[in-house]
Formats: sequence, structure tokens, C-alpha cells
Amino acid sequence: MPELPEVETVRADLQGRITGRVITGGQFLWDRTAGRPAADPVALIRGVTGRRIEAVERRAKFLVLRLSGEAALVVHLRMTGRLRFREAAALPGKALRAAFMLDDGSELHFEDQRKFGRLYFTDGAVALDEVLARLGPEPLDEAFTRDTLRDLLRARRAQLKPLLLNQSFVAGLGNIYVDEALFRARLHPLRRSDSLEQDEIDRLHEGIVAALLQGISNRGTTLSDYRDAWGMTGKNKERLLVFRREGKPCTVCGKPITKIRVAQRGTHFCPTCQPLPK
DNA sequence: CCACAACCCTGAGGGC
DNA sequence: TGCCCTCAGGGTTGTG
Repeated sequence: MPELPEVETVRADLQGRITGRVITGGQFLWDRTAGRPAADPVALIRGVTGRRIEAVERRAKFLVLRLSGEAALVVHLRMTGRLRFREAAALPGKALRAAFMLDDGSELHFEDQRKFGRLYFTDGAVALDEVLARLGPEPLDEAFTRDTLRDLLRARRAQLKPLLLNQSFVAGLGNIYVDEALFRARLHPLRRSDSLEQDEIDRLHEGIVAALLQGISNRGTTLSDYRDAWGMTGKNKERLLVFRREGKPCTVCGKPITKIRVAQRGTHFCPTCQPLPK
């Protein structure tokens, strides 16, 4: 599941390779990959064709290809989406859902086994804001400080796990990095957000940032599906502290990691290091 | 605001 | 080998 570190890895790689290229055409192989509001594959292809890629940016888990004329091609990988750079004449993957031709003969392929991923074409800043609406702060931005997090947490009273998964609370975390961040912060996933002391909030801030930065420095976490723009796996799986490590010893105390279900999501933690205060 | 659940999807893995 | 069932989960939508 691509989260902020995985999307950031793809962004950085593509930025250096496709910036300056012109999109000369494209096609959809699975029409529902075109996301709302337009949800129109024909209009999307028509919209991007002839435009130059000015920059490759990221907002939360969205990739934003800035196109000439204030337009953008926005990509959300969801669960199994992959954005692959293909040299000319490379064979497409079997889950190819959309393809874009570039003016140097290369292609940008959107592959997605489970068809949850979405592509959006936006024409102008207003349309882009619509696609990126209701997103909370970027956790790696300078503006995301301990004080920011404290104010956000105290304005809510939800359990930490579902709250951190909520993209309108903080943007970019998913199931893997939430569990990792909570472990680093030594906080139980069911703790209420308004119950945290200042030192716990500081630890959570630190845990979020550290978990994400480690993910980026390892080029993302590949459990099974994630690949970077070159088709390579990320190396962060071996560095995970709790996620998918149920029954294995905690790296801090040696007791087994527990898995429970919270908000319909598998949730991994160490009951000893992350106790739930009564 | 918060909790819960269905939905969209397909492949992997378990049970028999 | 094969069939059925469950599970995996990001985000949206709807209900209470």
C-alpha cells in the first residue's frame, strides 16, 4: 500500500526523468481509473495531450504532474497502483490500466491490480484544489510542529489509530506508518487523542516524522505490491518494527507483538511498550 | 464529531 | 488439483 514514503520515492525518481517531456497521447484500458469529478477517460486524454510536464510534485499520497497551461495530471495509487516509467518498446505489465506516450518515445504506465487507483485531469488551480480537498497538514512540512499536532489532537477525542489514518487530520499516513509511528511514540492505538500529555504528543510527533523519513530513505515498504517507477521493490519492510510482525519479539522488550483489529484495519503494537492507561 | 460498515477489486492462502 | 471462503486495505459514502 503506497503511503507518503512510497509516493515520495516515485515522485523523486520521475521528477528527474520526465520533467520537460511533452505528453503526445494516451489511452485507458480500464475506464473507471479516470476519477471524479470528470470521470471521463476521453476528456482526460484530450486534456493532457500536447502539454509539457513542468514538475512532478506530491501532496499527501497524491502525485501531481504539473502540466503547461496551469493543468495537472493527478495520480492516486490507492492499494496496488504503480506508476511505471517505460523506455520505448518495453512490454506493458499485465495490470496496465492507462498509458501515456511522451515525446522522446518513452511511456508512463499506470498499472493497478485491484483497480482502486485513480487518475484525475485538472484544468486550473480551482479544479486541482477540488481533487486535493479536505487534506490535513503535510507531516514533513516545517509547519507541522509539535504545537500544531497538540492543537489538532486536543480538538478531537477519537482513538489515535483511526484519527491518524484520517487524511483530513494529517495527510499521507496509512496503515503501515501509523502503526510504526505509534510504536515509536510508545502510544497504544486505542488512546483517545485528547488524553495525551505534552511529552506523549512530542513523542508522537517525533514518531510520525521518524517513521516516514526512514521509509523514504529505504525507498518505501514493499509487502507485496509496491514498486517504484523503475519496477524495483522498496527496502523498508525489513526495517519495520511492528507492522506484520505479530508474534515476533518486540525490538525493544522482546515480548511478542500483538495484532488487533481497529477501524477495520489490522493494527500491530507491543502491549508492553504501548500500554493503555486506565 | 465519532463509530461502524458496506463498497469498490483481485490474488493469495487456508480448509477440505 | 480444485473449489469455496476469508482476508488484505485507501478512501468514499451512508447510517445511527
